[in-house]
Amino acid sequence: MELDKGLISGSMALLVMKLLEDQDLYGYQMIEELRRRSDDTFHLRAGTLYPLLHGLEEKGSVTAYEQTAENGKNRRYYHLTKQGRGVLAEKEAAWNTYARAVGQVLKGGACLAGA
Amino acid sequence: MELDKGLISGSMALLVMKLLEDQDLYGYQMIEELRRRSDDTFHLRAGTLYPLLHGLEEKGSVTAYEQTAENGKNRRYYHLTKQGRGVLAEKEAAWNTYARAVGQVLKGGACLAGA
DNA sequence: TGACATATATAGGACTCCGATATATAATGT
DNA sequence: ACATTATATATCGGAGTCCTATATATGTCA
Repeated sequence: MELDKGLISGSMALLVMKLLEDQDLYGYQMIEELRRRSDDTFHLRAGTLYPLLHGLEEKGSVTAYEQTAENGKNRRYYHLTKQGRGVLAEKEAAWNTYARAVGQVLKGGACLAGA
Repeated sequence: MELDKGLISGSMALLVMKLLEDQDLYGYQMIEELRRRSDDTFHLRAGTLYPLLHGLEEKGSVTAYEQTAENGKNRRYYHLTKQGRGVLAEKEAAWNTYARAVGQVLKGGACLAGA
């Protein structure tokens, strides 16, 4: 099945923030973690992720800090702020509303005359 | 709750085609019908719908025909073609896949170590 | 040494959707 | 009679989102 990328447009921020709910992660980690959690459905691209993270940082939803991993390499970790958690909660609620509404339309409302 | 329009980006074509599955409709009717079926969640704009319909027509997913209603007014009705029904089926399957995957991520995969 | 994975980043472009605007007719209000 | 609102179709410009392509640097494996 062809991947219709437009379908989930706008929900990348939601998904990324959700990943950061439990723990701080660096960019590359998020790409892999999202792929794993979605059973290989979401293939978040680096060219999408990094500008997205920079945007979230500007808005104050995440903060970034450099940290040296065990192997001595610098990784840029991202942390979900308290404000970011509020945004995440809103986005989750919005997603649920929309997903429910789409489901309702797809279920086939039929009976146009009922209006 | 603020309407995060980006969330359902790309699914407008799916929703509109779904409306045409049961019966031919004209543009304005689709706007109202979608609003009704989604319990007032989706407010499809005229500036979104008409270009979308023209695009679907170009691709051969719908055909259009003028028809005079009982009140003597000309309405531009749209009909979902056989090819369009195929596209609709694919889009529905894609939506279900993505909605399921988002749900899985939101459920909280946690356990990063499992990777 | 050359290919590939890890890791971060930007630029340019495609696509989707919205707001504004235009046009025309019908219904409704005052 | 005149104004407003609803019906109905249509286009344009712009904002936002995401992708591809590209750049850079390191590490690993053959």
